[in-house]
Amino acid sequence: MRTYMLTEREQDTLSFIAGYYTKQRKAPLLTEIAQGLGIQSKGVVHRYVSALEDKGYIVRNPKTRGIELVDHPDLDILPLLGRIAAGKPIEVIEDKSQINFAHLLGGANRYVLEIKGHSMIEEGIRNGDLVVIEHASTARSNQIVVALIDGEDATLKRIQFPKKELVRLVPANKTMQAKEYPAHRVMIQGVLVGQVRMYD
Amino acid sequence: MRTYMLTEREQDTLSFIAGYYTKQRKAPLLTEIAQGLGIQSKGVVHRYVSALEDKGYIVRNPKTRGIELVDHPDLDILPLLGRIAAGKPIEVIEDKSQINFAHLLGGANRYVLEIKGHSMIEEGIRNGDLVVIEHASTARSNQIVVALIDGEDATLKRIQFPKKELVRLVPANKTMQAKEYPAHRVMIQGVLVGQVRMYD
DNA sequence: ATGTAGGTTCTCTCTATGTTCTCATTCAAG
DNA sequence: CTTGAATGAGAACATAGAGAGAACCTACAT
Repeated sequence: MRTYMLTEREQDTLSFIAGYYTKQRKAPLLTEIAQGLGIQSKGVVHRYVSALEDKGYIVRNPKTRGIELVDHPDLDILPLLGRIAAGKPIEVIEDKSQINFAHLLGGANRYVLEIKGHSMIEEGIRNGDLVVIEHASTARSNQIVVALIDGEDATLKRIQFPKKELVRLVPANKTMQAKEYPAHRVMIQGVLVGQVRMYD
Repeated sequence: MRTYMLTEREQDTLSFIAGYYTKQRKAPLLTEIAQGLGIQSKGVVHRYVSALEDKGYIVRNPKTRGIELVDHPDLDILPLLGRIAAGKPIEVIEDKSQINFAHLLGGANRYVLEIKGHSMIEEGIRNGDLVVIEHASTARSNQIVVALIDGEDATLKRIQFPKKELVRLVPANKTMQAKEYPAHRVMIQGVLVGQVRMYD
């Protein structure tokens, strides 16, 4: 069904092109792709590039460095280029890592909640952020969980177990207090596994 | 009447394929299925896979990794259940939205950087977070950008244009100072469009 | 006009993977 | 006991994926 499926080496080729493009600000030559992928023959690379064009991931102009990336619904991998720190050059990561966020965050027992309010602000979780929750009824101490208190109030807090049969829920906001409850009043609904924020 | 009942091993095979899909985001090889089920012969696996196809649980392309689950529940998509706020029940969102983070964050001219350090801590961007950058050479005031100063130091900062030909880069950390530069010394490399954090 | 760089089009090859068989073993139903 | 279904091993074959490299085309600089 999905004719847009890429073979392994086609994927590699696409990743290399994307990485090269973001780093060098221009499209690579066939021979550069070949070198990047460890292929000797530019004819082989040409075949991959043609396949990517057929499948709609790139378009080509009939000239050197004529490859252009196209937004494609199945283009879901991003190159992980490096690490960035204040005042230092970007530290380039050697192995051509790729990131697929759907893969990273997805899963059968997970769902997404949108954060309202500022109770976790000091954890870097802000109003409007999306958090990925994995269904769970138990948690380890210091995990951040969705907890239901007395079957009514759901809240996202860091959880601790100071004593047997006692649960402490800790917000990450100086203006708010941690609260403790008998264990039977607190039901864990899920555990925080990821967080996503979009910027305009 | 054709039976859609699965034998035990057919069931095992289907489970393995589904599980493999969830984890690897691609179809398994026959030999991988064989290994997963403790079977020596890929011919046997082929028989199970063919049975699953006959019974309508999968379809196959005549290619390697050509198995596709029929009920194609795109595993990349997570349900957006609602909003959560401190001390209030989860506010259920009516139009049960679905989120595909790869599509939300992906794009042809984007790449990922890993954050080192704490210069954006007050924006909720922390050490170890992944940020998605869209390639750009200009930015609007107050956007967060990857900026290169004097062609050397790359840094992630909020950008402002206090005066013509003047650029101010503002960290989000009280212990650090905003700095101003003549516009020609600052090259914008990209604009922050997303941020992702993983929790254990 | 000639050389060079880069892109295009071929054919040939090798291997991993998928397909199609036959045969063997076990077990439950009749 | 016989039968048939479910399961497994493995041989033999077919084909897709992948790579090498030759030959050719085109643009362009000298």
